[in-house]
Amino acid sequence: MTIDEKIIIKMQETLKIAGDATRLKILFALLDEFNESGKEVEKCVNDIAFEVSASQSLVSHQLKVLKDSDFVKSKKEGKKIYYSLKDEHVREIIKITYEHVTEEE
Amino acid sequence: MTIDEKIIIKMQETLKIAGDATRLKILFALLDEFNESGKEVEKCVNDIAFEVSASQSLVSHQLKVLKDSDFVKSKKEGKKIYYSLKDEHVREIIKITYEHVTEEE
DNA sequence: TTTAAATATGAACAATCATTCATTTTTAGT
DNA sequence: ACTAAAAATGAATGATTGTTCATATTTAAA
Repeated sequence: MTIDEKIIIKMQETLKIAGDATRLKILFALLDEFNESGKEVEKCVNDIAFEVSASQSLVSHQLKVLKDSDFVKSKKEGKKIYYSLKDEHVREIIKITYEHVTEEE
Repeated sequence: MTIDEKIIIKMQETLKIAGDATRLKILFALLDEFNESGKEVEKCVNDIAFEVSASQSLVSHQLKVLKDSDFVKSKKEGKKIYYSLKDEHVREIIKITYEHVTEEE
């Protein structure tokens, strides 16, 4: 095999992070393609928690996971912390997986 | 959120399957983009096991997982069973994740 | 300097899952 | 029929991880 072990590990980490229902819901909540505007979506923890029907604690935990793995970034503003998607690859991975599971055959 | 829960679950399953180092190695072994020819790659269990440096049992277990989740298909020929990638989406998911982790910034 | 809002943190638990080992099934050759 | 090759199976185990609960931190307002 010509693929470096380190690349495999990185890919595995990335895909494993995305492979969780709670985290996917959070990512969808931040995904602009599924919102009216084409603008970047920024949401605070509580709003995300409400939107994905999960506890504040769980969402906070998972946002940390998503941030550590560069899926999202955060911006502090007063008491609130706004999260948004970090880069284009995240959108692509989600979009293609979405197509993968929604296309009938 | 406008996304159906069932789609989330399907996406989660797909991504979780891909998020494992052994399975990724197997998929890479079957990925034609990284071989000389542009032809479809078909390999039997033992050859895959040797190539990814894993036991026959482990590879067989994981090939079952990959087959159940429609990542690969198989073809029987005599004593051997040849595995290959199932569809284009698998290639795309792997390719984009590969780009994601190899692009420096 | 209390009080409340927003978020993060850490421990604990249950459940999932990757891997190994031993064994079994299937097929082909002798 | 016997033997060997190729692959699958199932039980067992150890490690990882998603979730909850209770608590801590940070910030702003009163």
